[in-house]
Amino acid sequence: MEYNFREVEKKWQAHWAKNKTFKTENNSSKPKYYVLDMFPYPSGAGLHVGHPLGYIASDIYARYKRLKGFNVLHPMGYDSFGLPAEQYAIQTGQHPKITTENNIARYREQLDKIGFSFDWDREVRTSDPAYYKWTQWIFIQLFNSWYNPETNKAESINTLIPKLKNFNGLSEKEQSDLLLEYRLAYLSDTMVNWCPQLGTVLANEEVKDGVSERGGYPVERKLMKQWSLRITAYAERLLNDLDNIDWTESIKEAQRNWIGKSEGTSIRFSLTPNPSPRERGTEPGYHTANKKIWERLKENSRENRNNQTEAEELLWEKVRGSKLGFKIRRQHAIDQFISDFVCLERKLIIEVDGEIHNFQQEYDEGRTYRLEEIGYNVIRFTNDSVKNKIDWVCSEIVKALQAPLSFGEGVGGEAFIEVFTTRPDTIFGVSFVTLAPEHELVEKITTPEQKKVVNEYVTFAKNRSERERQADVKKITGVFTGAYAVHPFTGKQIPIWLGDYVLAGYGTGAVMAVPGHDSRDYTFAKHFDLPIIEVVAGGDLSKESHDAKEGKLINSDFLNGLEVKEAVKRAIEAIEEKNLGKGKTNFRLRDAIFGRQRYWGEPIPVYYKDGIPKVLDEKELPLVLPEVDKYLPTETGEPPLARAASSWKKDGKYEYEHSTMPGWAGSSWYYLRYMDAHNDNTFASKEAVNYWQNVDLYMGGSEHATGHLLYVRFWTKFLNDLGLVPFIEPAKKLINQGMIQGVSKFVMEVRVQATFKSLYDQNDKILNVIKDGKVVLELNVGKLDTWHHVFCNYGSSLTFQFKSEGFTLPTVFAVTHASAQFTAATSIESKVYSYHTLLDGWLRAQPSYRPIVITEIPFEAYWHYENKCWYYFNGIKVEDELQDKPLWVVNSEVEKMSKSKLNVVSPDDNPFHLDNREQQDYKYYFSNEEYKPFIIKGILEDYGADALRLYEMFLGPLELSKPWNTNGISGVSNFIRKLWRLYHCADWNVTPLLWRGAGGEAISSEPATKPELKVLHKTIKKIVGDIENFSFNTSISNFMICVNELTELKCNKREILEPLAIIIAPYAPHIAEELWEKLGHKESVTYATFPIHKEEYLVESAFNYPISFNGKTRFFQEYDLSLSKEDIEKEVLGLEQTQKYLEGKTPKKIIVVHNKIVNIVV
RNA sequence: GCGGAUGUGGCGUAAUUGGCAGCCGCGCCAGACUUAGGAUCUGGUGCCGUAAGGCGUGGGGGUUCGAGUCCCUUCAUCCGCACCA
Repeated sequence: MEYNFREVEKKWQAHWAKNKTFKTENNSSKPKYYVLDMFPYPSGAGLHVGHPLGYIASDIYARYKRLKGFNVLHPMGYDSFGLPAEQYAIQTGQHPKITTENNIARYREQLDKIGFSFDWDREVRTSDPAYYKWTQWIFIQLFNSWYNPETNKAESINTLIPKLKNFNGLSEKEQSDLLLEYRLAYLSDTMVNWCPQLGTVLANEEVKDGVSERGGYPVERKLMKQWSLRITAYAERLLNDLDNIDWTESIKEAQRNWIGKSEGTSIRFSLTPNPSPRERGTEPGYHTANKKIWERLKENSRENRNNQTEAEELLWEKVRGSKLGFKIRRQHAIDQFISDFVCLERKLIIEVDGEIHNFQQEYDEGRTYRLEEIGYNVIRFTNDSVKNKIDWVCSEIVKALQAPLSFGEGVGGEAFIEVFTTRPDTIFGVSFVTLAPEHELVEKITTPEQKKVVNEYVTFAKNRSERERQADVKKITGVFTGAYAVHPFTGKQIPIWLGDYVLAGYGTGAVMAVPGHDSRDYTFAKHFDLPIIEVVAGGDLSKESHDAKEGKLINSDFLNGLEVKEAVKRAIEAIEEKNLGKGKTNFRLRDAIFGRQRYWGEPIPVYYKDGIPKVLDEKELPLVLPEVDKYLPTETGEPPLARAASSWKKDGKYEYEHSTMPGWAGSSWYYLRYMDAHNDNTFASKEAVNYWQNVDLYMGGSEHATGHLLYVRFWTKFLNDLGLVPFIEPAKKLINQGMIQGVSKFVMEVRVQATFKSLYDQNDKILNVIKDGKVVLELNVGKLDTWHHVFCNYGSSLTFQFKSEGFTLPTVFAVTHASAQFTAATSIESKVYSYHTLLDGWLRAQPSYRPIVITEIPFEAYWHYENKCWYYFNGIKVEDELQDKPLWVVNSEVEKMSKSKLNVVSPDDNPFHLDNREQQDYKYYFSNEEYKPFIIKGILEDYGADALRLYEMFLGPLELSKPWNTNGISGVSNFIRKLWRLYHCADWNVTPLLWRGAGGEAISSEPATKPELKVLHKTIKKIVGDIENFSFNTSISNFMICVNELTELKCNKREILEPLAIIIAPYAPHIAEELWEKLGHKESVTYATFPIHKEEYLVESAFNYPISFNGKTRFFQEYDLSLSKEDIEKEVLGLEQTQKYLEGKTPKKIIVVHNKIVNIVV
């Protein structure tokens, strides 16, 4: 009787569910072990074969630990808030809750089919009010806490208030605003990543290359009032504690990168008063006229001075010289105009208008605009005012003189620019300072002359999207502000520039530019022709900057001759001595924005009273998500929660917060809830938390490195600070399972191909075929009828170019198109995938279907001239009439499995339902054939859950990503059958062919033989080693070896088969359970005890030594292990074969390694 | 650019401390059987060579009696971060 996996698996799955076989004990004297899987988000697409990889591995481990006598917590739950369900709700109006529940039901059904040993009594869902009550509660704790830098932990906000000066003197609003600056959950105006298409803000890690990770919509920077969590307070601890956890290096490194600690120095650069033009070595300051028309202006000016109006004379007497405290000139030429009175120092122009000016108001406006543009303030008085109210006019002038300049005020004096640098040693190499365009000092320091260009540049930089900015990193833009800073050591003046290579969000938004030793400063300096000073020897600055942190300092005053390391130290000392700045640490990590303008998330437990945000009382939790009529933002752009009934108000009066929490809120603490899933009084009881402690093994994908895995660490540390959990890290060990990738097939329409026709014999001419910029093929154009393969992916471009120069195309070829491009079937990518689905589904539904058919259709090629075309399809050259119809080629690529890529392989049967549009397409593509829904067979139906489990593990190392292919699954399937036979073959003498008929009592109670025991114990030893190292792939091969060897030995002894069933149970639980029952046990194999291997069965008395000469193995010789090295050496030398390989020479040296090898050096 | 990882047969992969390179499986080849299958069983299968033998762990170099493994260098692929001062 062959093994019927369908019956057996169904039987045991039902049994386990009914008997709650995998219940976790609450109070146990057993040691505990906590195995956690990444919180899944059940999507409508269901489970694909990539999902269970990690679950299978952790399930094997959990089952193994149970057999080893541990009380194992191995729970499962769902991250059930999320965007896809909401988007579906927007489209259909169906409540996201219903979608979510349907998805969960399907997900659960699929999980159950794979035979996981989860304790379903502890299932949690983030969208369950009983769960999110505590998510909200934790938020309230965050709101009520601040980070005390002295104790270096979070504390109640009440401990902060006494430290704040004059707190009680502030109004309630002021108090609230002040405290928000300290709270760990706070409301502030923040630059957010706003995604208009999704209608929500996104976290930094949800944005990839300037577009949203989900959907790929553009994202812009926007200032918004938002809830944030002060994760930056924990930056240092999040970084340091990484050293003490057993996580993969790649995850830890990703987190270190993301936190981005850099140690350096802040340095203040004071600003010069704008140097006088003479100091600058340019024109005198009072030469403010437009030089081109200066001669004419000079004439006019002199004439005007001699023809002063009465009013002008009167005013001149009051203001001449420095009577009002500032020097005032009259009839002075500025730009192309002559102004009546001007104070150059204060950039003030005073005009006295007679009647005539009424007629030229428009002209005056233009003139004023121009003068203001170059930084002047223009005030006007009428002749009447001057004559009648001269005192008032003078006081107005004084007021204007004393007012701060519209631009350029603040120059010198107290103002300074603070920069952050990690290379204080290069301070003498500073030749300019660059500010981010958004820097707050820009307005203040820009000189009037530069005002215009600076304004333009700032606007340009602001409107440039983040994406453009990232895309043209190469493009160097910047502008001079006209202002100068003072070098803190040399006292020299160094220009201040703006450049968008400086990021406003990092450090101080200002850098001291050291073009000699920083590549970014270098390109900037080269581009704008700024001086480059070499201060660290060892580079060639004519070509590139010398960024390396090694070499001796030169041109650096007191740092000269020091090595970089020394110089850094010395420079920091000097900077601190002069009180110019101090050592400082910067982090790249930003606070986590916590609000989302979506419906399907946890409501933030906050209400507003007189504009002051207040958190709810614990008694009022949970704040349940209200019903809304539509899941869209309101017309005024308010989040969907604003659509809630007007009664949805705190005490019927106060508005609740309308944002909801982001997806990661609920998943940041779910591992704690599993410990005590039904507790209504606290998020998890003290006893439970103390018993279970943190997760022993966390299995999850590396894609969460900078998101979930950082937040969950942050929340754990926070809860630890509050004394709510006794550990500082959520998981001791973390393993990243690799990704099972999908093979996406692309259907491309070959629209245009290069069309060649050789007019002459051109055997000597070589045509280069260039794919994506690289020459992939050189074709001899005289032999174009010889086929050459050019594999081409979707999106690739092919061009053809002649290798020899001076070769003109038309003379040799009739060329209709000089280049060929392979384009997608339509311009819409999804359509391409959709066609692929059709084709794939159709092929799979064919009786003769083999997976290989689809994956191995290569792009082959197509060319045509005159009325014919040729192409290769499955290696066969096809000649055809040239048609209007497009030619389709199928190409495949390995990428992440995802619904959007339609490359999902489901573990169970997966019916394909096409929408109406797709059904029409189906008709078109398959010659009007009526559409029949087709079912794609899943592995589970074809081979069973045990085979799926074994195969996914057998595929390779757990952490490696690999494309899904089913080519090898028959191997594990055969293995399962062989295993079954081992327990069922009554008569080993029957030929294998007659085997199926054999039955009866196959298991013998005779004592096992020595070789049988050896096989068993060798296997136990290896399996234990493999499991402990999470090397599941090798353990499967060890099982195969074991079964092969026992079959060879015709072993049917209970003494062997019973332990074997136990050790294989974690991997293939269904068949193990069945075999266990066959062995006469009533209770599940889950409660058996894992056997311990006995070394005594493995001891060998002899070893077959490889005898090698100069490291090359020549032959083998068995020696007793009791033989000493000297004895073996003697024996080996006495061998006939040894003499043969020595060829009469005397061995120089003989190395004998006990139980390993003999090496003879000749 | 910086950081991390990986390169081994036709394919997925294996190799305790540096000690027989290629375990296990797929595929392939040959044979057996007939129920003609999505079988099963037996044998073979790194490459070159009839063989003896030689060559082989991305390339080059080094340490060593001995290197897939250690060191240096270089190339390729994948992932993460990225004008982060």
